[in-house]
Formats: sequence, C-alpha cells, structure tokens
Amino acid sequence: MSASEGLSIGALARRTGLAVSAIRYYETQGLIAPWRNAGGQRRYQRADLRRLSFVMIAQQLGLTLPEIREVLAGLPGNRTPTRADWTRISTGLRDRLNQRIATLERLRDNLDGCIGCGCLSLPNCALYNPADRAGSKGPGPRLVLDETGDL
Amino acid sequence: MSASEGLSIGALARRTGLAVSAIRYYETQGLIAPWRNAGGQRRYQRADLRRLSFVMIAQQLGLTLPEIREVLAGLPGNRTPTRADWTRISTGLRDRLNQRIATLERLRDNLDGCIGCGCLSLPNCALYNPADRAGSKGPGPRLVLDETGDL
DNA sequence: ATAATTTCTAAACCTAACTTTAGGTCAAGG
DNA sequence: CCTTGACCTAAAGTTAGGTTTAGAAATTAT
Repeated sequence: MSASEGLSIGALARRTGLAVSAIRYYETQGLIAPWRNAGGQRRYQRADLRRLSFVMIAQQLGLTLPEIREVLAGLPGNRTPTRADWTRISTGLRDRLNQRIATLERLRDNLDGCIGCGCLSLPNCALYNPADRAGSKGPGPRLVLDETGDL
Repeated sequence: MSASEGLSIGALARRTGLAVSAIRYYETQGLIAPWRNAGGQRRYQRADLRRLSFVMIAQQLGLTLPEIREVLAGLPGNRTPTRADWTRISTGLRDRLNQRIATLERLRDNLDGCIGCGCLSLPNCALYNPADRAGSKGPGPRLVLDETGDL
C-alpha cells in the first residue's frame, strides 16, 4: 500500500464516509474512474477524495447523479485537477446554492404572509411557480384558486 | 355537484395541480381522508385543498410523507380546522424552513472559504456534520481528512 | 336513452440511488 | 498450509413516491 499505489476502495470509503458499494455505483454512473492494479483491484488518487466530496455536496443541493457528472465533466479526467479547475467548478456550485437559498427565502416570506393572515392563502406563494422548483420539471403551473378566489 | 356534495377527486386534482393518482396515493399514506358519496366515490371538503397545499410545501422542504403525516396529525380530523390550527402548523413549517436556510448559508460560507483558498478543503465544512443533514439518519460522521490533514 | 367521462380497486410497473447476495479471487498473518 | 479479511462481478432486492393498466361501476352530457 505504498504511496505510489494509490488508495484502495476501502480506504476511500473510510475517508469519505461513503459505502464501498456506493463508490462502485458512482463508477458505473461515470462519476469516478479509478485505475486497476495488477490484481484487478481499484486504485484511487488523492484527487478522487475531492471528487467524491464534491459529489456529496452537490447531492445535498439536489443535483442528480447525471447532473453532477455533467458538472464534473469540466474536470480533466487524465490530469490531476488544478486549483483553478476546482475553483471554477465550486463557484458554479455556489451559484446554485445561492439560488436555492433565495428560493427558500422567498418561500419563507410568502409563508410568513400566509401565516400573518391566517388563511394559508397559497395562491400568492412563489411555490406554485414551476420555475422555482428544484428540477423545474413539474406537471405545469400549480393553481389552488377556484373561481371564487378563495381556497 | 352541489356545494353540499363536496369536491370530486378530479376537481381537487385540477385545483391543486396534483395527479388524481397522487391524491389517492396520499390517502393510502394517511395524509388525507375523504368521505364517500352514495356511489362510493371520494368527496373532499374545501379544507382538503389547504391540506394538500400544505403537503406540497412540506415536500419541497424535504419532509417525507410520514413526517408530513405527523405534522398534520396536529389538525383535527373531526372538525373543520380553524385559522388558529393552520397558523400553528404553518409556523412549525416556517421554523424548519429557517433551519434549512441557515444550514445552506453556513454551507455557502464554508464553500466560499474553500474557493477562496482554492483547495476545496472540505474537512472544514459544516457539511460533514450529520446533524446538518436533512434526514440526519446518515451512516455517521463524514470525514475527509487523512492523518496528514490534507485531502 | 345512450354516449362520453369520471371514478373505482387492485396490482403491476417505474425511477433514482443504492444495498445485498452469491460465488469467487487475492494478499497477509500464524 | 490455512484462515481471515478485503476485494471482485453480476444480478437481484430495497425504499420513496408515485404512475399505469385493466375491467367494472357511477356520473354527466346530449
């Protein structure tokens, strides 16, 4: 297990907190690409710890694995990612984070309004705008109003 | 379709934007409990629109259906929920929202720090604290540090 | 009265993101 | 040499949150 041999999947799992099976699954999804040693076992680089960390954060932000793969495609597969590489990718992630925060704040403010009047009058909430939805692939605009205008 | 007969499942679906199948599914999960008309068809009250609206918001906040059922259990099943009932329930939801926003802000600030130094040094991030996780039922603490202290 | 919708139930199917299982290999320790 | 533990693959199983399907009954529209 010399430094030049890289990390085993078990070592990677211990350091990231991910299950071994999850790491292998991520490989099938194209999120990580280890090389194999003479015996056919997976060996990982240190940079892969960063890669998996990134995957974990992105997942918390609600990105699907295919989406994360897209984002990570901005990283060179062949060379070790540079500081600039990570900065670029992470900045994109931060933008998403800020968007998500803004959406939730808008939602909270609307909900505050709803609670204020006690009617839970949701038609006024930003919530029902599909553009605000995480995946934004909802079944269309959500309306709770009926002809009379109340719930 | 007189007013005293209540809403059919289709009408409820049109007003909430949910699929008919989803509404029936929510019933199996104990989120809503319509009565049946003479012909055995489901009939809903106006209050059920509010109930479903609430379910939709809570889902966006990442609550699971069982969790939402728990929260809704605070509503009276026998009498029409009062304004005060909804205020109480919605306030609880707002607290969750604020927590979630706070977590994401903390995450963003940490990520900013990481981007600043260019190292994506995640061990410093709040992210790896399982208490911060939505479900908080993860496989335990997540560590990315190795003995040397870098990734 | 008849046709077109809507609704009913039960059961099967679906996707995402994994985990588990089964059966086999490989490396290190005693 | 034998055992133990980490690793391998392929395939099946799991959970959440629904959707789809099929055949029958109820409701609504003409």
